Amino acid sequence: MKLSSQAQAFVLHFGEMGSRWGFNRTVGQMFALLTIHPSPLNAEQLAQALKISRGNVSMGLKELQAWRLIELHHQPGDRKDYFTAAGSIWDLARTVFEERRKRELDPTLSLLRQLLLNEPQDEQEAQAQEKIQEVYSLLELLEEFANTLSKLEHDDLLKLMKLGSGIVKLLELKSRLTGGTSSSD
Amino acid sequence: MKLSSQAQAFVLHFGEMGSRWGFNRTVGQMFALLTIHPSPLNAEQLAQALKISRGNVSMGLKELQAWRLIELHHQPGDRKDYFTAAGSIWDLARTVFEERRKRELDPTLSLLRQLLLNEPQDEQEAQAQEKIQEVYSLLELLEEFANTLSKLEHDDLLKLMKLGSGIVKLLELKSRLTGGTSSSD
DNA sequence: CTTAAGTTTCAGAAATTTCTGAAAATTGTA
DNA sequence: TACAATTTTCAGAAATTTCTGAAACTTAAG
Repeated sequence: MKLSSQAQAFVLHFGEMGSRWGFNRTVGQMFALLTIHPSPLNAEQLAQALKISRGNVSMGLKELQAWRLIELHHQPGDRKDYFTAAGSIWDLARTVFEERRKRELDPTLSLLRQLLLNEPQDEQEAQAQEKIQEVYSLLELLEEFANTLSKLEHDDLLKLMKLGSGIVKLLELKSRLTGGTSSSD
Repeated sequence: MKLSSQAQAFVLHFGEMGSRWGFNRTVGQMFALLTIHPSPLNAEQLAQALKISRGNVSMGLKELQAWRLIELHHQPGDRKDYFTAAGSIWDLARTVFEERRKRELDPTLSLLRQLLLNEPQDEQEAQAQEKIQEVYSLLELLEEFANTLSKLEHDDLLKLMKLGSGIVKLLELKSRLTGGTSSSD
């Protein structure tokens, strides 16, 4: 388990960025290592390569499994658990996207829904309620859009992402064909 | 500065979620409060409403300014600085989206670009390089797509987000008109 | 220049998160 | 069943982040 300086830099960077992506340094490093390494690795190898404790590796693997980012393999005649990144880079990105949507959007939507059930007691509360409603509508729309993107076939997603400013033309085309000139959906 | 229990819950929740959105608890709370409160607030009022120190408020305001999420106002005959959330809820969401793209994507793109300049020295490095290239291509595409979305007019963005599964039909329509049946852009 | 109102800074305290390592639990094999 | 290999747990240590509050700084006005 010697890492090339390439791999080293890649792994360390994912450790640094980890916190911005929702996990801690060592979890980020473990994920990066499992992603660039061509073959499955066991806990011992991860601990050794990243110079962290065995216990920490165990907790990190648990978290990566909760994110559904890694999968377990077994080598014949070896009782150790071996892990690889789960699927292609695209699969991984999709999974991170979905997990983050869940963690960043859902709890807020759920709270706001709750708050909107209350009847406002005075003018001030009515105004606050209005703002809350605005935030709620926006987040709900975001959530639905994120869902739509998640469900797209790889090909379609790729096409969409490559459209660039072509998107505007396509949207115009659509309203011309289906919706008159001005009204929205 | 008495908060209704509505407002209270809203503010506290944004504090909790803050860390998932890239800022700390008190910054999240300050942002939430400036968002639901109908009029501009000064540092003293924020400190008092959130029960945090004056110094902490000052640092929080600095950070919210760095995110371009709040703006400064002055009341005639009052030397204090007053703040409000910058723009509509949609403006705010757009800004958060852009800032996060910058912070979460750009540093990684920049590092990977760097790594791809090196000539691989052996088979193992060549393989790693390939993986890095895959990650890079994906993130670059993501970045461009995020850029496209950022630049869309509010109306167009809304239309796009409301399309739902209509997106697939639109993409089909497009290939039928411009690109034969299978080829991508 | 002086003063008072207001803001920012920053060293250290407090809170929170992450990490270690030894002990406990689990698992496969004989 | 016993046992050895492996994984998991978790209490406390270490590291990191956040927060406080007093001092330093800035600014407007007399």
